[in-house]
Amino acid sequence: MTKVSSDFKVSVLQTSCRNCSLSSLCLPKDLVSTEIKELESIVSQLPPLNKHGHIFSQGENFSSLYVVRSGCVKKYQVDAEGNEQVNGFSLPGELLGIDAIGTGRYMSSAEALDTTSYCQLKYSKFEELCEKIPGLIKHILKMAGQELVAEHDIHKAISQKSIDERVAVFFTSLSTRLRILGYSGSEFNLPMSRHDIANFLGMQPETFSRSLKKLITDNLIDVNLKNIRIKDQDNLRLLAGHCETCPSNKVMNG
Amino acid sequence: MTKVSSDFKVSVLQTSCRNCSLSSLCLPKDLVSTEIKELESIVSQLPPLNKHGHIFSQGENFSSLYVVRSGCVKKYQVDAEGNEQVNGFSLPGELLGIDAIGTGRYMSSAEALDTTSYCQLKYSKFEELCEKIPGLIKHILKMAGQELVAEHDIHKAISQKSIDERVAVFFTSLSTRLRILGYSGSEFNLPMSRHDIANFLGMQPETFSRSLKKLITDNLIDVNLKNIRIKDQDNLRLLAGHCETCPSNKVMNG
DNA sequence: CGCGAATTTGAGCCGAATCAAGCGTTGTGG
DNA sequence: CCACAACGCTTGATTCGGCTCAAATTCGCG
Repeated sequence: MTKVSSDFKVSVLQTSCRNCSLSSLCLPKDLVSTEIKELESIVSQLPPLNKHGHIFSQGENFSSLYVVRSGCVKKYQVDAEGNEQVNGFSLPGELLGIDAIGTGRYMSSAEALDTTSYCQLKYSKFEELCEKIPGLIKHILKMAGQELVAEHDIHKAISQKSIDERVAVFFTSLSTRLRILGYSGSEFNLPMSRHDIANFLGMQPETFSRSLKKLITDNLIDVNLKNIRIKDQDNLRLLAGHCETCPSNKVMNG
Repeated sequence: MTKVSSDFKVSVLQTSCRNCSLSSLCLPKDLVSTEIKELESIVSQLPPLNKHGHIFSQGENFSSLYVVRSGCVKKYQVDAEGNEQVNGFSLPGELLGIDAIGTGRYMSSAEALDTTSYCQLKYSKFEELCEKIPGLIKHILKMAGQELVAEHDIHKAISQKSIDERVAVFFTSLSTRLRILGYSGSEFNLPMSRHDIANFLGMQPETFSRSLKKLITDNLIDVNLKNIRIKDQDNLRLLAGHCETCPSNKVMNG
């Protein structure tokens, strides 16, 4: 069903932020009706992307911020030697493009992993609006802050945690984010490839595969291709936040 | 000379942003005089900190953003098990506390590695000012963006690069930042311990020490305790931006 | 000068990368 | 509808880089 396709005619839909199920994530609280109207006027909903479609690509001139509405987006960079680094995966309600404001160019690419819809915020207009709507500044800084916190978490995980712990971090973190969006946190489908997850977590795909096997053996999760079922939230979270000195790890490894 | 000390009487200095050598880093361009005045009115320069003094600590209530004026600041987090993760080092002109805006609490601690002076921006007042001074929003988002880019860089380095490459990344990056501040990029003193650098770069202190030795042997740098002299910028940068498939690495290792 | 902390050095081991098949799934064309 | 090709994923065997543990050395500081 990757057929949203070429006969999708309306190129730009004017968005109703009011009725959007994501408004609690996208919008600051306590906006009055006129403010929402103003905000809506600078938000455009672009036609959905199919798998592998790009919201923007590394190096392009910066003009807009984007918010994911549905689907899942892979953020990645490719260096001079052609090596890819996956910076993260964005779910509905998450903001894309902040790191481009300073440089004037998108520093990473944002690629749909599935059919993905999203909203565009022309940055020049957004800036004007910040001066009008109190709380909008705080809101965007909040989202920037969340991104920084997430980066610190992954930095720590790759820096200090074992392979299995990193994989546990990934699943618990994804589980939490999905639950916040109203989806099941205990069973979900991975829109991204094993390759991309492994890259994000700083390991080889083979190693990720072996770690999956281990978590299955330890009765923490079940895996069926892209489908993940978390069987033991508690111990998975324990593993995710874990250091070597804690005895439970020994138990599991033994 | 760690004696800025207790008899430093003036508790809060009103700052002159105009005359500050960092203004090009701290302030948006093209501010008119009245705008600078308004900005100065919300900026306080607090008494300098000695080594090990904290600008803020993880978990404290968020109230202000801070800008480093001189010295060097270590950003770090400590988890439930007491493990420390060094998130980075802040040099003059750099902003601290952005990640606290969303959560209302400082997510990390900011500790002076040396005698360090800094400015405080009361966040509530800052927000008001954003609505008045066009360009201030862009400026802070720019700084947030820079922080995100830096996080992606370190994520990639720890994820994909070898030990020696990571150390080269650290020195070249530090060199560049110091040069921008007007210091020498080819010779400098490290204000932070080996332990902290190793932690930041996702390795053990022993491993960092061995890597230093290797870079010295390869004639890329000279090290004298805290003093670092970069002898071969070009090849150090080559190593920093490097992957295994590139032949020059083989040359150096062989 | 002497103590404690930080750093370096050494030896041995282990976890994860690499290399190489094998398997299963998906998509395509006959 | 089935055969086949292509790709993504898993599994196995081997290697090696970096960690661990332990000790020596140097540095910073009273």
